[in-house]
Amino acid sequence: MSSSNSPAEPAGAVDVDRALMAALARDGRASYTELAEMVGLSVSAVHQRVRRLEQRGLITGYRATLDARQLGLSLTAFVSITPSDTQTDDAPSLLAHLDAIEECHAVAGVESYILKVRVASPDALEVLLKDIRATAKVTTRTTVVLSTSYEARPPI
Amino acid sequence: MSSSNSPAEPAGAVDVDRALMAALARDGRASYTELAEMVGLSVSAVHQRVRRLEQRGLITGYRATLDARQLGLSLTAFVSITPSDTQTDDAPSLLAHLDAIEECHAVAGVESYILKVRVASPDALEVLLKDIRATAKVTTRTTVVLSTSYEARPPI
DNA sequence: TGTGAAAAATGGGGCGC
DNA sequence: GCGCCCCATTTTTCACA
Repeated sequence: MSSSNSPAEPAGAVDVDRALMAALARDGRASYTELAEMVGLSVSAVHQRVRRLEQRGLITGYRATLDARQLGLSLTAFVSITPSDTQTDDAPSLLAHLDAIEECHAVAGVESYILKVRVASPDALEVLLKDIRATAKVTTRTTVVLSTSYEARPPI
Repeated sequence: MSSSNSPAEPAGAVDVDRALMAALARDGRASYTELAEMVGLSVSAVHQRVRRLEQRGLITGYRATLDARQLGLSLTAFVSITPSDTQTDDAPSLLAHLDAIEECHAVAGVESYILKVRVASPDALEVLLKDIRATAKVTTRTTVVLSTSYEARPPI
């Protein structure tokens, strides 16, 4: 009836934990008092549950989200890269030092990796792309983001 | 010498604010006491600065980050979409209700939008893609993520 | 696990400089 | 804009059920 991996747990436990995670994903500074009211448990019960979620690695951390545009990083792009030097295929580690790269995924398809990058200007993008190609021995295909409707919506 | 937009500010102010933002981007629950020690100011000075960063919209919020895999969402993909019905071009709002879509960007290039989606399985991806195509009247091109080297690195 | 209460730390606001 | 004091709130831990 349920897809829980812990059949011994009380019926609503999973739902309570999901509610806590969803609430914290939207407001990482919600107080235990608020969370307790939300789920109808005592403050210490909520505290225990959240600590357990952190220890089990379901909650991996807490982040302040910053406005990239106001930080002067108004240009976002996706860069797909393909190795040109067939010897080396460790682009992620070669590129890790570039702060402009926010994400790096290995992907299936004609290209090997997709990067999400954030820079100040087209000029800065050009410099970054040259740096990427030279550092990782890759060819690049870049898709510039014009506007973002939503970003970083919580998975639950 | 500096690219600050507030020429009247003391020399190091921008750097202090950047340090605070960087610290909070990495640990959104860092206490003002910790932050104060880090930047060498008093707790209340730090408190003022962080409040101002929030009010100015440089810090847009705080989020708990969740382990999508442990939540059963182990398949990530990028979906590029192209309108097939040339009348309607409001895919973002038509698709906003789909929780599996984590990001939605309008992009330059042969396609119109790029979505980042997160689902439980290939089956779920197939269902989602059919839903996207039917809802937004678009064609889709999907790139499946095999592994993620890094994700959500702070911009500073 | 959950509850309740008590101790420790932090948050939030005002005042002088 | 910074530093310090005060008090409400929150976090954290404990014994008990």
